[in-house]
Amino acid sequence: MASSAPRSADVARLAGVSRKTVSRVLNDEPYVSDEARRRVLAAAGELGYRLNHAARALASGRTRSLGVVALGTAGYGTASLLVHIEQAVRDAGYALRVINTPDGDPEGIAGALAALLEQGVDGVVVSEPVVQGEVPLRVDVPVLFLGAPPSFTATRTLTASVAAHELARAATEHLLDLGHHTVHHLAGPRHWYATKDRIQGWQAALAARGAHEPPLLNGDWSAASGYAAGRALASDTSVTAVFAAGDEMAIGLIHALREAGRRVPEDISVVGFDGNPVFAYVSPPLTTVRQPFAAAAREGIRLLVHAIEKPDDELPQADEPPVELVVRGSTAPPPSHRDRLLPHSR
Amino acid sequence: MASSAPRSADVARLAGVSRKTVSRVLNDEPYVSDEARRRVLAAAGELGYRLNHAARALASGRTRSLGVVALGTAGYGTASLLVHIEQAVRDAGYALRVINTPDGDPEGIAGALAALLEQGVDGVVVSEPVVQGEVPLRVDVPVLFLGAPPSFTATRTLTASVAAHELARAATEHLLDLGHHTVHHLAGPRHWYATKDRIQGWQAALAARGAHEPPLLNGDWSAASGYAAGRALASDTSVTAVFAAGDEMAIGLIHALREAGRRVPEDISVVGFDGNPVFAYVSPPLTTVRQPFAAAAREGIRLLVHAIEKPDDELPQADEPPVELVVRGSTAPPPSHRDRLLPHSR
DNA sequence: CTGAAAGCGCTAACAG
DNA sequence: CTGTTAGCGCTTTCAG
Repeated sequence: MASSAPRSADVARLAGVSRKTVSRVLNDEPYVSDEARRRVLAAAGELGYRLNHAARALASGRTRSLGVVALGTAGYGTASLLVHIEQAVRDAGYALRVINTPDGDPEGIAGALAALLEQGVDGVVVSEPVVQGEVPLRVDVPVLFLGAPPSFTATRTLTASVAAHELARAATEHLLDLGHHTVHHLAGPRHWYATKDRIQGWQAALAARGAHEPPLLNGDWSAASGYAAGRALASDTSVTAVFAAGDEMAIGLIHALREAGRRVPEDISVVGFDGNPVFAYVSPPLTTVRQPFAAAAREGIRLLVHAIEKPDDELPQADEPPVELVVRGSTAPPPSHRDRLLPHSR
Repeated sequence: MASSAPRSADVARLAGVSRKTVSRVLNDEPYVSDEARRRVLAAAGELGYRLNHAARALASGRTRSLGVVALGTAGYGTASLLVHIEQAVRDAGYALRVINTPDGDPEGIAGALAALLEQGVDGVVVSEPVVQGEVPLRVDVPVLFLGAPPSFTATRTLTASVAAHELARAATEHLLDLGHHTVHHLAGPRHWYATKDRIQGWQAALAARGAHEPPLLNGDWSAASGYAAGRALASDTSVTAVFAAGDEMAIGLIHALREAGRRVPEDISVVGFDGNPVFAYVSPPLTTVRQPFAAAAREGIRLLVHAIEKPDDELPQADEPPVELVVRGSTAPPPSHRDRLLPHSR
């Protein structure tokens, strides 16, 4: 009949030590005899003692929690990122608080940050930042932006790369290497940093080869928006290659193109972005670039935890995440290029 | 130069009231004059006051946080559920703590629960429960199981339906209605409750029509596992209809079938499970059943919050989530059935 | 409707 | 290596 949850005083009594010694053991502090440590651990186990995080936070001023401002979509990209962030946070010995912000709400992320700060977190990661003006907000903990320049004034703002620029560039170059004269780009919503990065990577690849930069196509990450873009594009036979900023948009795009009678990859090549493994099993299997979600989350959290625990140290060097192009069946040389290899070509 | 964060005493001083009155205003308690309320709010705003949740939790014994034990996969189903849980939790005025448990770890969910309890939560939701023995664990807060019978001994264990049984049944009946003599089932990992529910719904539909129950096919939710099952199945021409327990498995299955020269839906019909909208844009567009993630999360959180805030009340009635079949292009009548309608048939 | 006093369970600082 | 003394910032009594 447990009357109520055991407290550190109960553990101390049973172990025959002071409360402070219990505290030391529980926090892995030095200067505790092995004997005392052993007795405390045994007593805690016996009582089923569970430390009260609220009391610890109040007394120490540190919560051992991290907050993440995420995106509230079930898309493969955002979901993957969240999963890997959670794992990295847990591995670092922190608890995780999550708040989603619906896309398109410019005030959203500021509000989410404020809520997280009030709930009590030692640091925050903004998972998929959108573009917005400087938000006036007193933020006294380090904030990590995954894949975007900082737009808040915080004690310490950090940024970890998600390699979007390099990946977009690799995707575009793959198409150029195949012989396409230029590559169209189906972009995401303009106010996302993820969109900007990909556009810039695409532009850089085009510029490096002296290729003409065609007008941008616009989507919203959904397959439906890719489909719409595809319908608009299908009649333009000069288009031979498209780099879509997301796998799902690529899938919608291909569907529209084929409905309109254009073959993929024979007439038009399409490359996606993200690396969702399911799209290896559609026709044609989607060529894409794999986002380094795990590496980005791990590196980012490492930076954040460092900034929290050793605020005066130099920040450690962040490893650049790997760039991985996954070539499958949705890309091929352009028709003109192929004709040259056939017998009936002039 | 803010020396340090303002406290409720600072607000009280500025508003010319006691700390208790500030507390009353912040907690929406009655018996505060409108005048006092207004002054407190103004003072809080002016100072940029942020309530300290740790102190509140320590003093009140309530954290206003809910914990969720989730699954750590980026699949559409689990990700959707998490997104909707987060929203429901936020709408209910609670903060959310998340811990993922890698699939297949039987101790995982017990450990996650213990960690959540230590971090401080007023209730827990176990999002995608797996089958396991009774876990001995002192859990003194209500626990909600989404789509599974309770397997922990908690003060109060709740269950909210995700309608998996009904959806599986609807998927199977759709195939039977089309004229298929029986329906094969590609199931998920056996230790998931989600797998069990779907199997039972499928069996119920078969039994109700007196259809023969073929042996189960096994997958692990991934498209790759669906592909493997499809290769094994392709040579058996007696198979005309398959209900897959997940959209991605269905996609892999269809891919293997087509590679082996079997047409979908002409030779074999396939229905998926989940309702990921992207699969409306593949060939053939996938017939599937839509899981009521939003409704299940909303109802479940409502139950959980009720159990926390009014522990002595009767639990409110849970609405049954809707059953939605999405018929697209991957299902059709079986070959035998179709022949009967053609001119050259006898 | 309002306030004063007394902790919630832990860690910080300091002294042994 | 160990213990003592004070709080952390809020909410809870219970009196006005």
